[in-house]
Amino acid sequence: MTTTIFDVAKQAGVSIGTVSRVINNRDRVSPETRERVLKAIQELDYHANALAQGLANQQTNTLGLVIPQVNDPFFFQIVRGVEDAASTVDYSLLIACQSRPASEHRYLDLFRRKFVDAMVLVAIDVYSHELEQIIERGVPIVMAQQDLGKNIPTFLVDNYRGARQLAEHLMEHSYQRIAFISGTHYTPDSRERLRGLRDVLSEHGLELPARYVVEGDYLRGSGHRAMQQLLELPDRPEAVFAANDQMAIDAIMAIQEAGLKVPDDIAVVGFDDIPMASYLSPPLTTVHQPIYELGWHAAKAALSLIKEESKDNGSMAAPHVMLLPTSLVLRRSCGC
Amino acid sequence: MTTTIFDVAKQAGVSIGTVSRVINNRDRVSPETRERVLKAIQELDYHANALAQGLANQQTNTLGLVIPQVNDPFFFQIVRGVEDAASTVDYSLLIACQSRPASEHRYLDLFRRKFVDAMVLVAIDVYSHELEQIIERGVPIVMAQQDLGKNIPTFLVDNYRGARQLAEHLMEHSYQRIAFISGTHYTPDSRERLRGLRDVLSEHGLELPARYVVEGDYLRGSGHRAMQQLLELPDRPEAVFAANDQMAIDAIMAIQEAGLKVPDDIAVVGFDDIPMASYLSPPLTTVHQPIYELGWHAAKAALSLIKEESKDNGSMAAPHVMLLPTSLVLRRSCGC
DNA sequence: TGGTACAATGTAAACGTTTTTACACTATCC
DNA sequence: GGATAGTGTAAAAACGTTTACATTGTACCA
Repeated sequence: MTTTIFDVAKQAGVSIGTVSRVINNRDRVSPETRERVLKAIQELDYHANALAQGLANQQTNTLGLVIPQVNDPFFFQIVRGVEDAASTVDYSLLIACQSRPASEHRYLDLFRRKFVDAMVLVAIDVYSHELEQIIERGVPIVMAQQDLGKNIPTFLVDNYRGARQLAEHLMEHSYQRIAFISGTHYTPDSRERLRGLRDVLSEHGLELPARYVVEGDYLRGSGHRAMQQLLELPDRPEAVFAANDQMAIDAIMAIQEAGLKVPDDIAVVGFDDIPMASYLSPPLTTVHQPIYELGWHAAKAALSLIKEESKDNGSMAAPHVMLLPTSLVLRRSCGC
Repeated sequence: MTTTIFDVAKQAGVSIGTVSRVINNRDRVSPETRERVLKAIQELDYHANALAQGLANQQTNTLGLVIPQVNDPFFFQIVRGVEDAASTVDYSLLIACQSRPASEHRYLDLFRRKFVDAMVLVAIDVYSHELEQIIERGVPIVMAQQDLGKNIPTFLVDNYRGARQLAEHLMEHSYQRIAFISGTHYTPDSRERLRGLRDVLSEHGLELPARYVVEGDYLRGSGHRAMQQLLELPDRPEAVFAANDQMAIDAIMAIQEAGLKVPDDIAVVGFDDIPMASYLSPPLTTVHQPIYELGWHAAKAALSLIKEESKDNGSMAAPHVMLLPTSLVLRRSCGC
């Protein structure tokens, strides 16, 4: 049996109410009593039962975090960011992996039953009825890495500006024929990156013909196939913008296998800045995504929404999509 | 106000005791009543409050997991393994990052206060008084990736056998002069890997002279320095075994910068099988660590200890250190 | 027909907090 | 010297479950 507030009260010769007041610095307690209670707490090595506190307070000081079950080192960074933010205000983290697609049911039920004070959902692509219920019940929700277009605070990496930065840099190298290896076509990330490239090109009076846009799937292998396709073109591109580093790496391999040189014959750039990028030969020019920061800010936002919620603030219009800035990482594969 | 067991009871026209019995399949309940209760639960969209359940049951169906704050993709794999294992028995995960060294206090207090049913500690290197208290209180603890030498179930990757496998393979290539780039010298991992190499060498009548063992620190950069040192030797090694992939990569770069070829002039092998390893030129031969499995088994063990605990089992001696097998990943850097 | 056995359900006491309410005691004022 | 205000503390009512125990109802048997 663990020691409870009753034990402390008995030891200090006061009532449990007083002990509680001392612990939470609530009402006035005389210095002598406070002293006695603190001494008892120390002697008995008392630690308040968080379950009971949660029950009484209707607040658990716990943040729910959902991450996709994908094996992507990115997500670990997000977890770190979220955890760091949470721990600054003594919040803890309840984590659920989205094991199968469409298993939202499982973690939403979990979070509801365990009464997390707020939730951070990473890369969730469905807006379920359950989610709506939870929002209505007043539990703050923040999304990251995926925009559902709902009225939910959402933190995203600014793919469009990131792509523009990179494209602008390619312009500085004066490349004319630039190709794009896309991710799966329906993903917003890939589309935004393509849009960034396209806009910059057209601002420079260049265009992006359809044969220069090849669809990949973000995964290993697809960049290789896409690049082979590009190499077969009569007017093969001078530079290739891959929608992620993985495919950029593939592309470089395909180019080198074809007996050509990167960046001398064809420049290649990627997106993500995965650890591997700096080790390639040539090292890959890419766009760094602020993943840790994404987690940090999403968590901070969720936590501040908890406070506002309990203050029952008037609902002033607040920004609902926040784009985090990327940064350009210049290495050698672009021709630098 | 969320719906409680009272609401369900009223709606179904029964007492809360009966509702609880239906939910938990406890005692006998007549089919008709059960039906009515289930209907009420569905109509009201009732979800039991896990805090209250935890308080009443003295059990939270929650597993505490501590991971180091290091930015290592490895740890995400462990988290996945643990989460998968936990979710098979409907356990959820409370995660704490070890933000600063010596912050055990924080997460142990957290887990104690939130009453996790068991804990998995990853790469924890101190055995604190608090930890001992928790163990005494009967909360099962399992460790992973670090052996404290205490009487605690511990899951490790079998560094010794992994190193031996790799060393045996180098023997097949008939290398005679083999060097070792160690990690920080006091880490058991590095020592075990060195021991594996040394043992295999001596079994083949070879020795490992002191000048062939250079200390690194596992981090980027140190392998480069170590390799330069080795290259300056009058009888430079034919093969280099780096204590991790990161340093192996460094070593390859140093060799190539010196105008030599891998594996023709010097073979290089690593340990870890990080994603990057397969992308190097030449692709790195290394030892794959079963990280996901490590998390999975550690969690399974912790969960089964919970059950035994509640059964109040007699304490029969059980294995306390479990070594998970590595696997050799042959690529080209070893000369294959 | 009265007693027993048993199945089905209701009741109330835990579980360990917080918080509201009430009360006792001082000090202060006319 | 009694009303008044201000402190410090105790007591009790939440919070939402589970579960041991009590109660009811029914069937069976002597």
